[in-house]
Amino acid sequence: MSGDRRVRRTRRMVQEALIGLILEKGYEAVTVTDIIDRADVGRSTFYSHFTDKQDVLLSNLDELAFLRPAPAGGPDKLFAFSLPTLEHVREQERLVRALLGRRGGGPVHARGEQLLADLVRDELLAAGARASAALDLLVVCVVGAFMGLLRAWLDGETNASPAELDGAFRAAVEPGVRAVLGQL
Amino acid sequence: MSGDRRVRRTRRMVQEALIGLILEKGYEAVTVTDIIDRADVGRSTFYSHFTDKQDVLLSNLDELAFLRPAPAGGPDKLFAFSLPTLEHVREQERLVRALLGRRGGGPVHARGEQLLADLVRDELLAAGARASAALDLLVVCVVGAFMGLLRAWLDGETNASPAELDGAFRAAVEPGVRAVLGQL
DNA sequence: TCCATTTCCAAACAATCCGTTCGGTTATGA
DNA sequence: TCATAACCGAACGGATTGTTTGGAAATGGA
Repeated sequence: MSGDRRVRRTRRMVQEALIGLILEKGYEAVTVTDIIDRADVGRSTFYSHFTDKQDVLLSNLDELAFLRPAPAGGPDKLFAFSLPTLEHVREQERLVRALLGRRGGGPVHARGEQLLADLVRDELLAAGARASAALDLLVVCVVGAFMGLLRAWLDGETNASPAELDGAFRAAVEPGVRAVLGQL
Repeated sequence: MSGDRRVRRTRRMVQEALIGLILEKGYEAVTVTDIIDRADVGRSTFYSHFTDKQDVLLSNLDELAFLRPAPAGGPDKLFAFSLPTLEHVREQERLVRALLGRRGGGPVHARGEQLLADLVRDELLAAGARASAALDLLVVCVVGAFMGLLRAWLDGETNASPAELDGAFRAAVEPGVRAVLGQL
């Protein structure tokens, strides 16, 4: 294992403390003093590892790697990412809720949208779409619909299962997307 | 006109100062000191009118009343709000960008989504849908798609016209929505 | 086991921002 | 004109931030 054990421990404690605090108070309300207090870490130690509160938040960003599964979808199987993503989210509920929920910070939310947008765009291109301004608008709509669904779920506005959410997502956008793809 | 002229003037100066600052630095980065400095208003005066930075932000919320036009749509004319809303936004670009853009504050963003969700929900109910959990999920998808489109526009990611945005929105979600409505 | 190195800690620090208070000045509308 | 209401400026205590310092403690290699 690379690095000092103390370093790993400190970083993990700080990250976990922030996640817990976000779930309790929301990202904006969390203060650095709160974090180091809960993590039981010295102030100077904190600033020797992170520059910011936001830096801690973004250091968790690797955990969103599940937004990068293999495209692996043919023209007939659209939105292959949807169900696996939703199921993976259910397992990592605590972390993802803190990062992508409404209580979470705007920065990560934007990042998640970007990852998802790239994913959807690649998938539509693989399905035969041509790069164009119209395609970009379509991607924005699809991502918006999915993220809306995801946030509603993370914030407890629905208790539907991943399969049901996947079904709702597909039912809402798949017909329109297929129709648009036919015109390209 | 009701109230003191000084009161109206002060409130207007403060609101306008905040909007300008949001467009420059983003809501989170704006400080109360920034606001009173630009508005040229005394500190105590500020706090005699508003409790918060957020209070100022939310005081502009009436300007989002355009998200409440007459439903007035039959089963054949779905999403009647879309084009009028987009056109109205173009006229109020500066204000709406500050309120609903990515640089804007989360609180107003959530409020805008709520207004839009009520609107879409009413429209779908008027189109013959029955209230259900499935309908709520559909509403979330539609609102997500529209808001995604709107934010992309406000943040300059596209320079499409309101008519084109309306077309992209309809193309993406209308087929799916009509299909779902048929099953209710 | 020993020990040089790295990490951690506690305390204190200036700087910034917040929200409130106070006495005095100025504008308003009757 | 004049009583009232709004404004101003200055100052405050408190909270938060990010940095610095010197010394204690843990770590991993020799």
